[in-house]
Order: sequence, then C-alpha cells, then structure tokens
Amino acid sequence: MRSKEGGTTTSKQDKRVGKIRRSEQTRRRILDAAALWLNKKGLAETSLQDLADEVGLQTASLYYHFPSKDALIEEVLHKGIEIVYEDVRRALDALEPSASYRERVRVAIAAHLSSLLEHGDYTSANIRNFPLVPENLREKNLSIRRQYGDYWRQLLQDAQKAGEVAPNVDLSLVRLFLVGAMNWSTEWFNPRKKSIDAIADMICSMIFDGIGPKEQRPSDGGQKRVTRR
Amino acid sequence: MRSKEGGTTTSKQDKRVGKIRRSEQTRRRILDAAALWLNKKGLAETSLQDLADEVGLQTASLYYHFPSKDALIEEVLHKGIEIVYEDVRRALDALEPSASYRERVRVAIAAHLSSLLEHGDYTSANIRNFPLVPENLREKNLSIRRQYGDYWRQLLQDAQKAGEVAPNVDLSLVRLFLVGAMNWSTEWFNPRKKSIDAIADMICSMIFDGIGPKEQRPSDGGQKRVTRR
DNA sequence: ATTAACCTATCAATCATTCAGTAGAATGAT
DNA sequence: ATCATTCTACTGAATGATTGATAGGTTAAT
Repeated sequence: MRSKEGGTTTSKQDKRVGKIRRSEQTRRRILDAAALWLNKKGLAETSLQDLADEVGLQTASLYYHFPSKDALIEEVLHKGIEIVYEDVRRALDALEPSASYRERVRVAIAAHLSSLLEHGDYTSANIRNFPLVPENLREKNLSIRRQYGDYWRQLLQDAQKAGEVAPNVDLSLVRLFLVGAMNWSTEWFNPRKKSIDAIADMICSMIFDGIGPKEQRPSDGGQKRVTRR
Repeated sequence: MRSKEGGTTTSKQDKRVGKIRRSEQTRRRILDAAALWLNKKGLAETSLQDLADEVGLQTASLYYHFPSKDALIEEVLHKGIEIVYEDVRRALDALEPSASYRERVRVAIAAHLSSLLEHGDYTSANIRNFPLVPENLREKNLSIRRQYGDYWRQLLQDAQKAGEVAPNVDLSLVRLFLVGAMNWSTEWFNPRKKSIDAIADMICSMIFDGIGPKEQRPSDGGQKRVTRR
C-alpha cells in the first residue's frame, strides 16, 4: 500500500514531513467513492459525474488525480485483490507453526470472507465487477489474481501432503469450488443471520467431513490431531 | 416459455397456422443476440447498436419488437433462470423414483452446470449480469429466483429427512454454498479439461463425503441404499 | 388496400475528456 | 516582514462521440 513512489517522506524539497499531501487525501476519497459505487451499482452505472458528486468535486478535477477513468477503475480493482491476498496471508502467518492444515484452511476461509464482506468496498468491488469488466481493465489484475490462486493451491497441496486431505482428491477443483462459493457470498451474506466465523467453521467442516451421514467415526474431538509429520 | 399470450396458434384471423410469424423469428434473434452480448461483454457494454448490428437491423427497428431496452434485457434475464429451473426439474423428473437422494443431488448439479455452461447464453447471461444489474431490471426476476431456491431447499430437506444428509447440517448454508460454487463455474470452466458430468461427480462426492482422509468406511458401493421409507 | 416489418432522420441526454484559467498556499528574494 | 513568483488543486465551459428513444416514411407480403 505504501510501496510505490517516495510519497510523503520524500527527500529533497518536501517540507511537510509528517503531514499528508492534500491531494493524497482527495485521491483516496475518489478511490473510496469509486469502490463504493462499483460495489453498489456496478461499472455500467458508475459515471465520473457520480464520483465527482460523491466527493464534492467537478468531474474535470478528477483528471488532476487520474489520467483516465480506466486508470481509476483499474486502481480500485487492483487494490481489491491486493487487500484479500494480504489479509489471508497475514491471517495464516499469525498462526502457530503447529497449527493443523485443517485449521489453516479454516482461518484462510474466514480471512477471505472477512476481507470480502467486512473490510470496505474494494474487495467486493473487485469480485463483483471483474467478470464483466472490459478486457483492457482486467489485464493488470490477472497477474496478482494468479498469485493469489497459487497461494491457495499451495495451501491445499501442503494439506494433502500432510495427509489431512485424501490423496485421490482433485485439488484444483476443490480450490475453484471453494473460492467460487466464497466469492458468491456477497450475494447472500447477512451479518445479522450468521457471523463470518460461524460460516467459515461450517464451510470448513462441510468441505472436510462432508454432509453425508457419519458412520462410526470415534469422535476424537476433531481438529487437534496435529498431523505434522 | 409458451405460457403468456395466445401466440402462434391464435384463434381469429391468423391464417398461417403452422407457420411461425416472421416477427417471432427476428424477435428471437434479437433476444439471442442480447443474451450473447450480455454474456460476453456485460450490460455495460451492450448497446442497442451492437444488437442491431448483430441481427442485421437498424437500432430503431428493435423498437418494433420491444418497447424499450430495459424490457428486452428483462426478458433475456427472465428466460435465463427459467431455463435452468426447467432443465434441473426435468432432469430430476426423469429419474426413477427409487433413486437415492445423493443421486438426485448429483443429477441436479449436473443439470444446473449443463444449463449454465452448455445450453446457450441465456442462463449464463442471467447469472453473470444479475448481481450488478439496475434494480428495476431485477424485480421481475426475483420471484422465479426464489422459486428455484425453494426447489433446491426442498431437495436438500428431503435428503436430510431420508437420512442421506447428517441431521446437524445447516441446509441453507449448504444450498447457498453449492449454488454459489456452481454459478461461479462460468469463470473457470473449460470443456477441454473436464466434462460437466465429471465435475458434477466430483462436486457431489466432495459435498457428501468431504475431502478429509477416510478412516474405515466399509465401502458399501455407495449410492444404492434406496432409503425411501 | 391493408397491415406487418423495417428504414431514414433526428432528438435530447449523457458520456469521458480537454483546455484555459484561477484562488490560495508555499516558496524564494529582498 | 514584505512582496513577487511558482506550484498545487481545482473550476467552468466546451468538446465530439455515443447513448436510448421518437416520428414519419417506405417496402413487401397478403
């Protein structure tokens, strides 16, 4: 997020050290407004006029901060996955190394859902708009999307290697299926009905144990088997 | 599909009995073109100009067949779910009454996927555009969507009553999860990689048996338990 | 001769974008 | 401390292109 461009703490003749550049603020406000509108109305019904109104500017002023509408949208979309990716990775990194893979998957699901449904509009704006956004806007998104996909792939592979996923299971289908189901949650999620953690729990046991009737299964308490080698 | 309006076989002064009205054909072609564009480009980038070009008409001519763009889009969207709903119901009705619920679910999944990925653009146009389409276009869709949801709800409830789904499973989450995952398949499905039937099979056993390692599970052959009372 | 099916021409509205300007803050020179 | 200059952040007006939509005319089949 604070990576590119020297930005606030530039070296040469930037006297306002601790202060944030004024334009940085409105730039951010424009992006926020765009994420909001993209998420609520979709790209089809998000005009620069709408964004300018939301921020309290003239449409022409947006061009001081962004070279084009496409560039603006692109940045919102990029932030979208970047945020999910970071959230999920951070959540997994925070786990103890002894955590089972089942627990890891559960945490990853919860983090993805939380990022999608609670943390602002960027993530959901991305997920909801990406499928039908013009190709030229998608291009810059593809690389980081692939990275995120690989991250999940790796997680599931490790789980399988550790014996926590049956060896005959097609991981790529599991991944697509799981991510798809999570992404679709923007369409039905209602925070007053069920918490994200509860949903993540249920999805996890559904994925691992299935919904079929259990036969004997000696009720070993479940997740604390710590199968690492 | 053939419900409203007397249509082709009207009573009074309609001489061409077996023949299809000329306008019916082009009307259909317009709808087809709309479904195609909606699916490929999305509503944002589907203009009446595009549709007219695709069909070989002038944009003004579209207004002979439809009162407005909204009405045209609405009809495409409506046909969308209508088709899935019918496909799934037909597939289930074709099963022998002795079929297990697991088999029923498998067939329902296959039918939904097939309708979504193989049978023309209407279904996928609906699924992909609905989330971000303006509200006034969604209204007429909601009723039939709810019906289709109820249909799945009923199927899963029956399965649970019959003992083929564990009693403690939250069916509404299963349904939302399953439908979401299926609907997302438009984003990744590749017919050359895996057939729809194969995918349906895998999803089904994933949902019922889970991906976790199997313990003893006496390999009873599976689906032929016929639990109908 | 009537009607069904489509066309030409045109409409106002909205779209993203450009450009010339400007108020006010920051800067530098005195 | 004062004044002139430069730069930042924005405005106002206008651009051409495209949008959905309307009105009136034309053709072809019955």
